[in-house]
Amino acid sequence: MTQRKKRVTATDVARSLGLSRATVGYVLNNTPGQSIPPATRERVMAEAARLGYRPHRAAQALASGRSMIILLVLPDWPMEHSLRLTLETASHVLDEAGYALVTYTRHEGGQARPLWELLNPDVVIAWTAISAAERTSMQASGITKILPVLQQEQAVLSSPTLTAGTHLQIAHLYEQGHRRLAFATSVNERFSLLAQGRAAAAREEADRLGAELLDLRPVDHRDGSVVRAVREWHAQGITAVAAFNDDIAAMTVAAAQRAGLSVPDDLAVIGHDDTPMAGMLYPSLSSVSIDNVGQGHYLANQALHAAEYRPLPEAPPDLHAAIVVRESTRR
Amino acid sequence: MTQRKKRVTATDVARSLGLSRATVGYVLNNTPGQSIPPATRERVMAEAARLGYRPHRAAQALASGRSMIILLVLPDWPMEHSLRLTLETASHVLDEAGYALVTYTRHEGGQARPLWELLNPDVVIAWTAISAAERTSMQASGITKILPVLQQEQAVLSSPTLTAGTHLQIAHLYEQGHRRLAFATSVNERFSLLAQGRAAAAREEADRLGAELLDLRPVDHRDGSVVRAVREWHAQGITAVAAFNDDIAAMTVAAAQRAGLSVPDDLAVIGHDDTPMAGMLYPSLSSVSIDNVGQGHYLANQALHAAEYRPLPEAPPDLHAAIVVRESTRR
DNA sequence: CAGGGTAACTTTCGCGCGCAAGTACTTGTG
DNA sequence: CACAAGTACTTGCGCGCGAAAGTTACCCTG
Repeated sequence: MTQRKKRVTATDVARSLGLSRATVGYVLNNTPGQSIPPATRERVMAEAARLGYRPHRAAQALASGRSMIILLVLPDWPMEHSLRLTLETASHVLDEAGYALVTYTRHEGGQARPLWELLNPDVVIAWTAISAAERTSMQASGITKILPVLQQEQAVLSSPTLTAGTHLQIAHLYEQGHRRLAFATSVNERFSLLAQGRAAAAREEADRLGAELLDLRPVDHRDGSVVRAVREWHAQGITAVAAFNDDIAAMTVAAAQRAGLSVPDDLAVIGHDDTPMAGMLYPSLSSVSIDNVGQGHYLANQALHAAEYRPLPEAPPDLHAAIVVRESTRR
Repeated sequence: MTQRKKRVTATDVARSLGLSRATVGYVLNNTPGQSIPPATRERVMAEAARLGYRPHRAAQALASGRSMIILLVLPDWPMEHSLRLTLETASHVLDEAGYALVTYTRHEGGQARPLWELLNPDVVIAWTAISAAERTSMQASGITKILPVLQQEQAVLSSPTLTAGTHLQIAHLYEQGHRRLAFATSVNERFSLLAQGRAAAAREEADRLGAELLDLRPVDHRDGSVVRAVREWHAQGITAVAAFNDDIAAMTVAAAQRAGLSVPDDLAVIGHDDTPMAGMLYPSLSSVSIDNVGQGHYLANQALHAAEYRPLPEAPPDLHAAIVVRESTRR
């Protein structure tokens, strides 16, 4: 009502105090190398608070050349559950360092202009690899700090972050006595790269343990391919299935039930990501839970390292992927 | 390698062309009221492209006073599936108008500083109501355009956008011949407001139709309350349950199975949101699908209206909530 | 009591851009 | 041929801030 929509600037604070803008700036920024008596310092702080001063981010960004924005590029995967806590953690850590974490999900259709052009982030950090075109676009927008530095999709997809859980799945099924296994992935194209990485990991782990990974295929409920798959697996003597994620696992369990098989007795099934749904079903779904908080910290620290050369934590994140045993694999 | 990390500015383009910066600016911004010959216009465009000129958003924001950022504040609900397409659509529409859509999810812990302070968005648009504290904080950050304008939670929560589907659920169960109904909600505190709104809608619809909504309670699988609920419902002669969302519905179906009941014969269950999971289960889950594209357009147009006084589309969105009938309610 | 040193400031510049207000030159008109 | 009305530009200010470089006034030292 009373207050006009004029924004309070540092100049206002200075004028109201009879000081220069520079002094106010030094106080507000805690600029090192300045000798400002505590009394003045406090007067400035108090007056800034009284007037409700807020630094103008756009002006700061222009003057300092840094936007304090970190852009996280996410793949076009539905991954809300496994990501929620990670993002919360990361954005909290970054926030404390003064950075804003903005997420950007690529879509197949694509934006006319990607978010990095519009936001001028200091750092772009990608969950998976960045295509050459994207990298070029980012560089053209003046972004020099782009993570991960890895160019090859392969390198990223075989990274422990994304495949550790798959190893655990296979190991768990093996421990439960299963020797003839299958791996079920998604028909969703969006997942294809990740699915390949996990399938490879499954094969690797099975080989290592001396189990047989006899089949590996995408399944879907709409075309009946899950039910078919389940029948064939059963016929082949396969007794356990590791799934790409909890959705696929749930689908597989449902298909087994439709085919008159019992889970886990005729077919054991394990999912991945430990979504809330896993515990809700009947039979409840064994799964792999990921250390989302750890991931979040790791992500944030990577970003801070790139943004301002903070030391990167020595140890790569111990991601504590862990098996959650529920009914679908319990003997 | 060759190129320094210097950013190309409009001044560079002007100098390289022997023109003034203003002329270049007029061309690049298509500023009306200027008479610039097509030849010059093209020279400028060509040179800008050649040098790889990108406007510096922070400088633009400072000079124009507008950031071209629209911030969408989301509630702390897991709602990825029902939201994904909405967001894609909205951000696409906004993108074409030159705006960037950034989403911000509030967390219980909360950021030290909310995103609107850091981004200076032109418009903040909230999925649900904004608390007085949030509104104050936004206004202090110099944001004047805040949507929705409604202050009361109630008004928002009883809005058709959020409750239309619930009406459909009850109507569908009624049509299938069910007269004794229950409504199952989530124990998740995050949902409480929305759950209340939907529960009220369920009651209203049941009253309207002359059905009995005999019970209405939060259920959970971890404390055994779903199984208990299912048993009690069956004992009371309740034959159908409308659930707050697909998760709750899936949980209810599983509990019924555990209790030895058959779905839908002993108990029909319908979910809400039509998540991908709904079709995957056994029995597959009837649900309510929402017109996400329509919602996205509506959201975007609301934002554009606030941002630059574009006409608001006359008709409020006809949200095409629709029942998807699957096995869990099929007679 | 000149000189240097320092605390406590202020003046000033530049970030890149939008845009209001010029200016010089051309063309049309009575 | 004078003069208004364009055309095709340019000059220059201001957005709010960070921060380098400058300016006092004061105190201490020898």
